[in-house]
Amino acid sequence: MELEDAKRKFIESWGKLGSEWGINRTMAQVHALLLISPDPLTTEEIMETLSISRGNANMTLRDLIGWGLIEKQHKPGERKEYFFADKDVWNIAKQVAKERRKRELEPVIKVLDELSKVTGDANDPEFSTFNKSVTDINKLAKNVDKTLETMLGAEENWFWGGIFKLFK
Amino acid sequence: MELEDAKRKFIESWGKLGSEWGINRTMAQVHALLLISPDPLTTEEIMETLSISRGNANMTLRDLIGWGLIEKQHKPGERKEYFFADKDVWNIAKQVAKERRKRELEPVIKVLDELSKVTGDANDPEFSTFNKSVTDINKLAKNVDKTLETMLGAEENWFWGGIFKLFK
DNA sequence: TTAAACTTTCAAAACTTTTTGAAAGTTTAA
DNA sequence: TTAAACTTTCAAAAAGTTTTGAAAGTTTAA
Repeated sequence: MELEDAKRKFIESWGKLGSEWGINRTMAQVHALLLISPDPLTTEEIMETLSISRGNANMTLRDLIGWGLIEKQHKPGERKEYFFADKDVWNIAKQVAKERRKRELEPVIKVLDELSKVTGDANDPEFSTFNKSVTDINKLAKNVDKTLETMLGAEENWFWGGIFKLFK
Repeated sequence: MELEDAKRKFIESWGKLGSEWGINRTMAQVHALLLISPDPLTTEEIMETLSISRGNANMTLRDLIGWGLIEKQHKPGERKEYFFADKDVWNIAKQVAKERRKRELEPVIKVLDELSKVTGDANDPEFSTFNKSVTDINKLAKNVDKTLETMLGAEENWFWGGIFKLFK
């Protein structure tokens, strides 16, 4: 396969994966493009390469900055803004996990805590089934939360190294 | 909060979480409803409770069965089909992880393997940046895959217990 | 068989999300 | 100041996804 085809395929696949994970396609594609660019790119170049509008490019770049996945760069003597992606895969994974934890897991735990407090007659199957499911899910969510916290705080090498071999 | 309100809130929150994670809202809501129902429900009851159409209920129930999250049950002497959800939170998590691994991770690894094979001039920054990102992501994806495989094959209690305390 | 009871399908409609692009806003250099 | 170079906004349009509901299909009991 030619390099140019391979790049196109990478951008396309990354976009598809993104949309399956609740990240919009364009955002994932712009990220992919910057990941494989040796040099920072301008809005203009991104619009051109991916055939997207100025408005879309601008919004997407802002979102990616919000996710902590890309940064702006200024070249001395130039007015234009350049964008580049952090290329460290471990940082990317950490950043995404951190954001999703904050945006999705935390609000869910808040609701579950509230629902866990609902009281009722332990002999009423309606209540006891509800209560068991809610408290179980709450425990799971909190366990996931703690686990993420630990992993995010830990240093990189445990992941690439063999920690997971421990429970083979 | 009243039990009935709490149930409604649970269904609504579960639906919202689902849609953030690429699972459609109705599917997550039907699942939530069955999770907190002490007894199996008919299509009719589900349609009624969630105010959804017959077609929608039918498709959604089929999808949930495909995900391995609910099952059909037949009551002796009755024509109707009843549906119930596995209430074991660990099973649910395992099932979802297993399906997403199959549906999303595996195809991505396939593409990455293909893209890793692309050859080029190591002195060309275009090539070497592409190659580094692709091979790094491929390594990450494979590491996640292996980790999931291990976790899915392992027994439940390591999760609730303290395995993760190991790398605090 | 038949017909009642139930389930499935699918094209069209409703809804949601994303994208566009022109206009407004901002910054900079002279 | 001014105007050129650039960025941001946002309402409307397009694209994508989900839902509806009526019609077709299936199963069962008699």
